[in-house]
Amino acid sequence: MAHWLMKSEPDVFSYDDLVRVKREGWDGVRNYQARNFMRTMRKGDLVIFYHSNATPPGAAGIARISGEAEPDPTQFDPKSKYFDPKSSPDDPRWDWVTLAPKKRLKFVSLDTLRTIPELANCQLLARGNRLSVIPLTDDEFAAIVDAGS
DNA sequence: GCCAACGTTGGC
DNA sequence: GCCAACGTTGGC
Repeated sequence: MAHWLMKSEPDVFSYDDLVRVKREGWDGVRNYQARNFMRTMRKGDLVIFYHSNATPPGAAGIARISGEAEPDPTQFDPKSKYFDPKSSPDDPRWDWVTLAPKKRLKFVSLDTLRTIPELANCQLLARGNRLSVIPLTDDEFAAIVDAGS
């Protein structure tokens, strides 16, 4: 089983929102590297749900992949902010995965994440990191869960 | 294929 | 609101 970290802006969609709706298609990913990671996700993979652009930013909970990659419908919707005129249903460019809540964490702020030795090489903490879907090693995942338990 | 311009992300 | 970092676009 693989582990991941996925970012969401809590003003738009928070971990509490995921708990409330129970399942959510992860729409709006428009970055090829992030898309390619999502395509390798398998049902049951666990995900650190990270709040970005927040005060403070940090890890809010654990989610589970409940649906594997399939075309993100928002790319075909001209009214969506994620509409991509260059994509077509015959040859979809963007995928989403479906997430379900697994377990809330005691919030682990970015400041705290930076102090965790296991995360020293984690892409999340790399300078200039902007990737919204990040693979985690088993150790990295476990260290974040420990910090939030 | 290069690279400048531009848009977006995300911490602060 | 600012700004550094980075991805994408488009002219050449």
